[in-house]
Amino acid sequence: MKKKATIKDVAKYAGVSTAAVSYVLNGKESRVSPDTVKKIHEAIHALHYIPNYSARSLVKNASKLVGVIIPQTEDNRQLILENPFYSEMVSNIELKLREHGYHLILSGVDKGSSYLDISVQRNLDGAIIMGIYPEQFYEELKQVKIPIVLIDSYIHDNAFSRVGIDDEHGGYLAANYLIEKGHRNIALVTGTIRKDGVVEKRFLGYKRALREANIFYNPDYVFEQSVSYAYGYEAGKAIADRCPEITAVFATADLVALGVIRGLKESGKEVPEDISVIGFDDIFLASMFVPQLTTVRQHIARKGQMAAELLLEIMESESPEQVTRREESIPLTIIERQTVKPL
Amino acid sequence: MKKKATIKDVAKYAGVSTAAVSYVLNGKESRVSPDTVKKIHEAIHALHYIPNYSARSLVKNASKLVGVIIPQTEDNRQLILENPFYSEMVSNIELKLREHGYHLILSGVDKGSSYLDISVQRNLDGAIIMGIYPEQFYEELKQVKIPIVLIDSYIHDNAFSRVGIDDEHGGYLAANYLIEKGHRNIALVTGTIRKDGVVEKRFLGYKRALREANIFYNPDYVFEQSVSYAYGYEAGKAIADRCPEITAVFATADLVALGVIRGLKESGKEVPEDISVIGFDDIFLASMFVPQLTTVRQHIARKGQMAAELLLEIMESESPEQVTRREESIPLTIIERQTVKPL
DNA sequence: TCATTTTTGTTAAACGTTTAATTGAATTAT
DNA sequence: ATAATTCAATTAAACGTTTAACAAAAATGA
Repeated sequence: MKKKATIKDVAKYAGVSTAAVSYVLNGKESRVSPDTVKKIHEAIHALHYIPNYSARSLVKNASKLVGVIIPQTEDNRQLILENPFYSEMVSNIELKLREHGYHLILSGVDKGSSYLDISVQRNLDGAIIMGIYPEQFYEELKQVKIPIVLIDSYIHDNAFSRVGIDDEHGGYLAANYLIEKGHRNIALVTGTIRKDGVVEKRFLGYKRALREANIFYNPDYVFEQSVSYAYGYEAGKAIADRCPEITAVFATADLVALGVIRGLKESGKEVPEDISVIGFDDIFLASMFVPQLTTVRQHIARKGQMAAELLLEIMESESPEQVTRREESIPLTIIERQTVKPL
Repeated sequence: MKKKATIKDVAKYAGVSTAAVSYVLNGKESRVSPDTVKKIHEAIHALHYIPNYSARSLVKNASKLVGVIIPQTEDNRQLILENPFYSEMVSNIELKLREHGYHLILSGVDKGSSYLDISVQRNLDGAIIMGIYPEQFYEELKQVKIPIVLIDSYIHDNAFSRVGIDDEHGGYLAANYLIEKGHRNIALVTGTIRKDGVVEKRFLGYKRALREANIFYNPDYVFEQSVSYAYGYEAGKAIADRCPEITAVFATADLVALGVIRGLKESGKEVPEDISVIGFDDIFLASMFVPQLTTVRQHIARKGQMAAELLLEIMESESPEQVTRREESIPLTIIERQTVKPL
């Protein structure tokens, strides 16, 4: 079995030193005469030479590898890409990174092993971290000193760049929309409310909208557990069965909203006839669904692209340690569709 | 800024040679006295030492890295995870691989750069390839001599293991189901029919079902372009607008089926009242949708898991070159829901 | 007791790159 | 004609591991 060609093979074939080969490989062709450059290119081609990134990574201390981290729920069993929201972001991130010669390591993160491991093991050049994690996680993250872009978190730390949206505003928008349509008993269905997480902010926005409308905030109306279709379904049934006075629900993710609608329906409540629902995200499902989901749109693809761009910018700057952390915010709009009925 | 601890630091701290450290790191503790093992563990812990996989990869010629390759459509712009079918498989693959200490590089594959590149550059231990590619792609693939599992392709080659389903049977099942319900003018909406691809087989099954029922196969009834919601939508409109005699459509992917339904609806045809639709895959959307999609179910999660397991088995066997290629097939069932109406 | 085997440890080469330092030749300047 | 500079190429160390080969000490067997 033929072994893979190494830089030495190329050097020998071309009749030059490995250094020469390395120079042309790294675009420092000025170090080498045009003649030799040509010979080397021929050799590379003839031997089907492809550089070994592990070796390169060792000496350059740069791997051209980026980690993309997606949270997993408590039980550690939720599929990392269950929510199409993540799929869309990851797809866009992968595309952009690939265009710039980076590869992407996709990983969920489980409670046991720290994120640190993968980052150090693989000598990542950077990472994009989605969602929110225990505080200690970020402490570790800081230790590794690589460019990091946080998506959807409110961890303010000079060590991290962030891209996100104004979630408080989004929560406000959603709740306020329902209120304007005449609803007053508005449930909130959401994932666990964690400090510095998007859900917390949306929750705050929801409460502000209520307050401004002089609606008493009722803690019994918040259903807080996990961002999943299954939980939405559960909550939907609970609402239909136990809270007949509720006329509208705000789900902090479309995926959850769809579950809610299903749960409601199964307990005999039609949307929007009997009860209104508004979601958040505007995943592409939202418009496919029947009834089409009214929701707060964020530009998901753009979010992924921006995260990738931001990371690239830092990674490729001269001294990544010193580039000022940036924070990008994507605009938000209410998309009126079919799941909210004026009261 | 503190540098990362290396094995040398650990060795020095523990007062032993790097070899000793390496032995305990690699589970060869029998090479080392219990006393020293303890000292080394303490040193590792004290210094927060984490091994560098690039270096390890270099000498062991094994990277603990697996490539997961997803096809991109012609235009090279389709999101690799647009189809939740892929998301679900990838999620399951990632989980299983992570449990076994592997990391996953997720990549679309564009026309320009060959798959070979990433595989050699990164010294992948194995790869899972989804879907179907130009013939030359597989030739390259064979050159790299790493364990490969093909998902959803009919490339018969001793170099590859495969997991898939009986797509011809699936196509037959779907078409036959419609026929049994009394339909005779049945459209097929599908991605490009490529040799050795799943779509080709499903198409064959579709034709067999027609033949057995003595229905004339009409090429005008096959709408063949791409596996996307957008194309389904397009085809749905075309069918409604230009082929009023069609009473049922078989879409070879749920994602496409949902697009079809939407297109139909927008051209004034209701499903299933005016026209029936059956899909393929049973993505989780299928049951969430209204009307709930009748479809041919394959166990997607299981498919991902099996691919991962198969790959692990080969990668971890003594001599991967010699392990007999295996082919796994996942069973298929029709899931009757709400989008098919008897005629 | 001494030869043998086992245990525990170390040394150093190897993996495939990059790159600073060096060298010698060719060119330019004086 | 010679000194100074530029150009083109090479050498060799370094990156962080693993592991074969070796060595010394301890345990075992006769």
